[in-house]
Amino acid sequence: MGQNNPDRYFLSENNLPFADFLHFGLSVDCVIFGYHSGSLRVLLIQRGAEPFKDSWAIPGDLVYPDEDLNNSANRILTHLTGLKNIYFEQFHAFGSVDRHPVGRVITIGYYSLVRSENYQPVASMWAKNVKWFDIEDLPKLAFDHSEIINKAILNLRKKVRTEPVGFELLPEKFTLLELQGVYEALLSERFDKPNFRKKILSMNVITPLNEVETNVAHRPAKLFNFDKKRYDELKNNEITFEL
Amino acid sequence: MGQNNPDRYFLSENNLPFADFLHFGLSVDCVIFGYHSGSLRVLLIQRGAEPFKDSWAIPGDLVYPDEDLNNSANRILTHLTGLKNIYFEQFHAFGSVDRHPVGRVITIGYYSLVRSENYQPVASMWAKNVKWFDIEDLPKLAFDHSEIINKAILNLRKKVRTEPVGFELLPEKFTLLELQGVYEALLSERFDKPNFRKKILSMNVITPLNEVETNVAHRPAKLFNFDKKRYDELKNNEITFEL
DNA sequence: TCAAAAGTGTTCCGAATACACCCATGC
DNA sequence: GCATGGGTGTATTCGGAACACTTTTGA
Repeated sequence: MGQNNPDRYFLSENNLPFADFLHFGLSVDCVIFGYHSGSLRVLLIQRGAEPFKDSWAIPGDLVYPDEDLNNSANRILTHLTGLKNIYFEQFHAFGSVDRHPVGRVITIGYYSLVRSENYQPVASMWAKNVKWFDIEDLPKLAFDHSEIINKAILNLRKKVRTEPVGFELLPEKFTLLELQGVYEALLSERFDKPNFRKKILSMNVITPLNEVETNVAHRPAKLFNFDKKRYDELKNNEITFEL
Repeated sequence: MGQNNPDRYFLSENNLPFADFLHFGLSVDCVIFGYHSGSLRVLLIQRGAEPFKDSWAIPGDLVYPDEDLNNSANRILTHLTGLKNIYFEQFHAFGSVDRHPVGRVITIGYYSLVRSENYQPVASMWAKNVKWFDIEDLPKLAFDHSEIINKAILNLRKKVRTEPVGFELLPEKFTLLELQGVYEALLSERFDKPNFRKKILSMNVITPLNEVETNVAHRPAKLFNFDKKRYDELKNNEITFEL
């Protein structure tokens, strides 16, 4: 790098030396979705430092110089939740000139789906507070984070219609009505129970277990799990997952 | 900015001053799609400078410090094609540590759809050569541009099933069989002519004109155009465009 | 025995499919 | 007239929507 005049490495027609373009900050922000009793939630942190001190924000961090974007997202998620193998996906880059008060910082937006029962998010040195918020009832957010969440929700809603990501929000073993609840929350749409059941089962990607719910004041529901192997087989045969 | 120790503006737990993170380059790359007689094409440039001199690449440029991402994409497209109001859309950020030989450069990928009859792309100072390539027959590409194109194609294929973007690849006035050709090329799938016709017309977003083809050695086809206003109305009533 | 949710079956309707067929033009 | 693609109609099949009904548990 440096001043060896490598301008026009790109299309650029002004003759700035290459190093003069290395003025951008880069961060990754993660919209973490969870599901709890009928509604979709987002995990937010309360910032412990300026700018936007005390504001609620989605968790994120600057990308390290030797770190790929996905690694960065994974690091943030693991750090915050302590969980490994979380489902996450990049969905959009946000780069408005004035989106960050301190300098030109581009952020790469990821969304992530977690089984929210699995852990308790905890506050730490960089966040005074960590809390789940219903997506229908979000506080005012730092930076352009409202925009980021809105875009994440739109992307997730599209995703969920073509790929079986709903399972990521449930425990390993779940009932069909729980699954229906997840889809209803994701799509803000009600489904007919018998029809939802038939449709899901006809896709052949969830398998019944020899187990049922316990301690419920009604007929206990059979438990199922998602058969990822089977799904991958079907996908290769060009079968789609539409809801 | 500078050395006023504004670390932990983000989650970062190492105590680097903020300015030390401003080490990233940022570029925008545009995958420009066109359609010609049954096949989908991509517009590539042949690089006139190192690195990857003489290699084929997708057009792109470094983002200016005071320029939003979409503006940057628009600038590149207008510059290259001379056309205004081109359809384009951001689809993915590429940021592997080693994707650029000169430094850490993140690129934001856009794809764009153009009516390829409208203009002749021309070579210029930054590109020795500009040429359309069939997507089934691409040359070896600079940087990670093959990966970028592949991802663009996947994204476009998803998009085209839920939003009426196929029209962007055709002239204002088109025949139904031309439209069918576009969709067949986009989805690499054959459609039944009468059924395609019925389905498209039942969506009420294309309107017949009082014009027909001329100088064809068969019954001349009626011309249609896309009714964007009508589409927006329908979209607000939550009607989807599925093919 | 009653409430509550699990789970099944059946009917109806509309949309997608598969095809057969006719029409207009240039040569 | 005939080749070529434009354009229409219909019978069949399949999947989704609506909804009535039975089953199993705890209290």
